[in-house]
Amino acid sequence: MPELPEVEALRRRVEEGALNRTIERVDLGNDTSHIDLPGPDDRGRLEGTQFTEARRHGKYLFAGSKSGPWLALHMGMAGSVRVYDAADGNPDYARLIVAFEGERRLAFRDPRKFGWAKVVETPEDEIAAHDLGPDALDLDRDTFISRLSGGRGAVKSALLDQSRIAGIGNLWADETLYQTGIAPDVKLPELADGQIADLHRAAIRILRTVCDTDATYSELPDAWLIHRRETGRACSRCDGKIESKKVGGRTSYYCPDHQGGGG
DNA sequence: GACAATGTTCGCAG
DNA sequence: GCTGCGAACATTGT
Repeated sequence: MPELPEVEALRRRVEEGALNRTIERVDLGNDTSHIDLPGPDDRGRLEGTQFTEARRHGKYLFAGSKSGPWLALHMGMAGSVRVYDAADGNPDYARLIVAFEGERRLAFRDPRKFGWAKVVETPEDEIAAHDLGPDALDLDRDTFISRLSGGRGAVKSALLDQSRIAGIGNLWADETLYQTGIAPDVKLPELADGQIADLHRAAIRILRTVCDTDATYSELPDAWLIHRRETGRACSRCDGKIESKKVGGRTSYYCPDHQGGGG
């Protein structure tokens, strides 16, 4: 469940249960074919060290300490992290298992094998290697506007572009557009500065709200699009009905009645 | 069996 | 060289 708020929830799990414990071993889990995972040498580098910090940038998660090295994780489409005790047994689809001294374990799970794990020197190096823009939650209004401006494509594609802004994915891009009243396929040049400012306000509010629930969708307001991502459902903001279309290769749910400009 | 899935990356066309 | 698409990646669930 891996957009910014979902990864932030995972970061907190790591922070709460896996810091300041000496790493005894790092092992591969089950069925690790076709997944990019650290080799024996890199896994060995983590042994004897402790994670003293868990960081997140966009959808990327990092655990490590000032002196490094760091474990970098990307969840792909369905990855997650679990902190547990050895007696509980390893979770399903565990691909990499960090065993701390004592019983505590941290597993990187990835059922659909689109994620990866690697050992890196610093989070900054990895952020630069992927050409990530600033984290969405760190953006002030003017920076958001400048990073989202420029280009000719659809506004939704720009929101999803991790090199512009890191962290927004398909679900929360749709939610932001729905709550701002802008159709996903409106082209950037058609947007007024005021509309981009509206997107900023909505995106920050939405991402913070989802983070506050630890990405528990059932706790989010009933009126949100997240609860009605299905064609034909009633719009919560007007008399329209939800429709879907592909924008930027991704299925996009929106209300053609109150989201104007191209839907 | 067909299709879609919350993401990233690659190749190609413009 | 840059930008914008579409397809591909591997697997699960409906």
